[in-house]
Amino acid sequence: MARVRAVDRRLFLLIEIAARRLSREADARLRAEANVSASQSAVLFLLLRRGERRLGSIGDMLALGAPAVTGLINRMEAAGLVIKRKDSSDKRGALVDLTEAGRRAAERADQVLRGFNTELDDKLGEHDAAVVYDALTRLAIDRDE
Amino acid sequence: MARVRAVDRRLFLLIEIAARRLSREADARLRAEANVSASQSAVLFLLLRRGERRLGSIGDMLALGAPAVTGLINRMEAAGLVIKRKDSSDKRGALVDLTEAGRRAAERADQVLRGFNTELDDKLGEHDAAVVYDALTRLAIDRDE
DNA sequence: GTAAAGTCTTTCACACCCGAATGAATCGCG
DNA sequence: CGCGATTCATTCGGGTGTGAAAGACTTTAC
Repeated sequence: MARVRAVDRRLFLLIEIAARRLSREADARLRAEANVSASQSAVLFLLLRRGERRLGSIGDMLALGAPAVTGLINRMEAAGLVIKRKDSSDKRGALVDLTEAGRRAAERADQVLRGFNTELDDKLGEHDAAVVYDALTRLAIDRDE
Repeated sequence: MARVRAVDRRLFLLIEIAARRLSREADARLRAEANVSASQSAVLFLLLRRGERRLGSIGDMLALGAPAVTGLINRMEAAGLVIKRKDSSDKRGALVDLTEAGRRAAERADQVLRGFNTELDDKLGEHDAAVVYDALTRLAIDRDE
């Protein structure tokens, strides 16, 4: 059912395929056990650890464009996970923070993803997991930071 | 503008972010220089190297669900890149093959992605690139193959 | 002080992906 | 042979992403 090598030896295409498979699996678990999507969980973790933030800041950290963040946050607000309020010091912007329900969902999602990532680490082994983590970080970082 | 480490040390989230950044860059180059999307180019390469295939086979190789393949192929057919014909030996299925325009687009896209992947390999170094390639292959392969 | 430039978010139109349900054709077992 | 299970593709509804353009606000520069 899965022949990854079949396509091509090109790293970029492989990353796409791997990301798609992992996302599908993670998303299914997160929806079943924490009632949130994979994209939503990334936002929840960010807010849980760093506190309320502007929409643009969320986009920077997750590598999402502004329209993607707007939509994602709107759906999360409708689901009661976050609240959005005007930034009184800069009326262009809006600040997003967790609701109490959002905090609980973040903690459930954290359990789920912690388990999932442990499985991935086990599958790769300590050395490879470290190399992959470091390599993807280098690839993901903007050249002009 | 890019703080990858900021989010979390979880491998899954990092792969998502890296894939998003790389996709955006690759897609922009492919659209500019070969007039195809990144998703379309994956199909073009597959057909170029392996010849005509069923829709389901394309989905298996690229880790796409059936509805995704239907939509992708329909858009590619409308763009004149592929043709779809009924499989005479099994009338449930359809076979997809490149048109002449599709073959030319595949070759242009190959040039673009070859350059892009070379950049990625250079950024990672030979050893890390090999480890990442192998590790992602293991992650992407189904457990029950 | 005000005009121009820049920043932040939203809206728009669209590509792309999913799970679930559906329809069509084939397979396989009795 | 025949009918139930399976397989292949599509449709449906909806989440998630993009670039381009617009609107609101702030900053900068004169």
